[in-house]
Amino acid sequence: MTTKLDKSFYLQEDVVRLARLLIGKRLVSRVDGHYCSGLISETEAYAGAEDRASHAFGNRRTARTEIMFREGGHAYIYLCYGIHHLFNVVSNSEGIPHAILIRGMIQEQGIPVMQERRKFPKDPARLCAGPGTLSQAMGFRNTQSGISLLGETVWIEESGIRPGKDSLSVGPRIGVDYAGEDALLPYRFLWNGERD
DNA sequence: CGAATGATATACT
DNA sequence: GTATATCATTCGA
Repeated sequence: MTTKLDKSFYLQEDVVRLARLLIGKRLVSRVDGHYCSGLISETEAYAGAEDRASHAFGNRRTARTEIMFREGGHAYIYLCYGIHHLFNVVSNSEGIPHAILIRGMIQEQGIPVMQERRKFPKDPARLCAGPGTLSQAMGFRNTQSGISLLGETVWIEESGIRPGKDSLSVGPRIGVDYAGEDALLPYRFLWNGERD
C-alpha cells in the first residue's frame, strides 16, 4: 500500500500524536529527477505558540516562520547553524504554527544518489545520521521552504508498515536547551525499526 | 572538544 | 542601513 497522505492527515490538531503517527510512514523526494525514499524513524513535535522551543513561540510571525502559519501539508525547511537544512512537516489549520521535525529515516530507494549528495561519508551509517544529513541526502534546501507535501517533489505515503509494540521510545527533544522547561517535554519519538 | 558557516532576529546608529 | 549574537548540527581532532 503506497497511498499518498492527503490534506486531512496534516490538518489534525494534536501535533504530538501526529509526530507519533508519522513514524513508519514513507518519506519520498523527487528532486533534480532523482527518486529517493525511506521510512521515517525519528520525529520531534513543535507545538507552535505555546512551545518555547518553536521558532513560532508566542505566535512570532517573520518571513521565515510565516510558513508554519499556513495550513497543514507544507514543508518548513530552514538553515540551521549556517550549514544544515532541516526538514519539517507543517500541521494543523491555517494560523496555528505547528510543525514536526523529521530527524531520522530508514533508507529504501535512491541510496546511490544520497551517497553522492552526501559526498560519500566514510562511515556509511552517517548517510542519514541526523536531521541535517537526512535533508542533504534527500536534496532538501531552505529555498524549497513552503513547498506543498501534496505535490510531485516531496510527499509522505502510507507504507502499510506498523511499528511493533515496544519498538517506539519517547523522550525529550534534542538540542533545545534554550527552551527552559519546554526542553523537557516528551515530544521526541524514536523507532528501532521493528515491525508488527 | 570545538570549529565551521550563514541566515535570521534584534538592537542599535 | 549596519552590527552582533544566536542557532531544532555535524565532523574531525
